[in-house]
Amino acid sequence: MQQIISWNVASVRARLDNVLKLLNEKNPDIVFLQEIKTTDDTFPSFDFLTEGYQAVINGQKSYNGVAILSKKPLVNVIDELPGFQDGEPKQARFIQAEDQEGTVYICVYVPNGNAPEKNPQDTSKLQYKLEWMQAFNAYIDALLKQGKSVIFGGDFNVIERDTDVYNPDAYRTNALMVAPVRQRFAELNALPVTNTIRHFNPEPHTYSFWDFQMMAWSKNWGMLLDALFVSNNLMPTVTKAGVLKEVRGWDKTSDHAPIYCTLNK
DNA sequence: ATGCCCCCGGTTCGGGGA
Repeated sequence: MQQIISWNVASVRARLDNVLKLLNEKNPDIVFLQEIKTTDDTFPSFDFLTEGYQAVINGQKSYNGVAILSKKPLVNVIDELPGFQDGEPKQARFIQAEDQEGTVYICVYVPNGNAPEKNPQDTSKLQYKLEWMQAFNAYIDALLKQGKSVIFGGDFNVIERDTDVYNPDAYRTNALMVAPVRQRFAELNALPVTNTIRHFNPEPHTYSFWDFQMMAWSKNWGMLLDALFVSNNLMPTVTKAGVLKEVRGWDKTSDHAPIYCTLNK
């Protein structure tokens, strides 16, 4: 039995107590963290070691940042998306590691892509998102063609279907939902991989994010933005997957709920 | 149409999130 959890924590230091509580309650083997919002040297590695988890980190000051926690040893860490020409400063949105059996784990924080509020004409962020997604798809495709077993997940910042959001008409022009973004995500899904969250939770209005604003949580104004994929060779071993919705109700928690999948291997 | 809320860095506000 192996359980993998993915969580956009919106600052790992501000949510440390909640992350530790999640580890204690769910006892996952692997945890993908996004938006840790801290550099490697200020990441609370010791707190996780005390709980029995090693951490591999791709940190960044203030923004972005991803990490993988693991009970078993991880090797061959890659901390940038291969084939993607990043700007300056580099944005920490990708981390990969392998276990000793050669299974590849990838944790991602896909760019949001929305223009800054003060300059709504600026489409450079959307362009960056599209290029990032294209490079990611090409990289996953290459790994699969090498015959790798791959488990990858995180915050994809895509509203894949209208039924993945409380009010789709309010988001038609949003970078979470515009056609080219959905197209890139469709291309990822067309590879021999399965989004276990979708597979085991096909019912509409399954959400993983509720905005801090607008009292979104209490009104269930949510979105499904997070996903956990496995390469199809692993699918026969996956027994369940879903959203740990109750965590969104915890005190001082993230605006995302964790998602999980369980493998019988 | 805008802001709500929340974090970070650095200072009492701006940037970023989605």
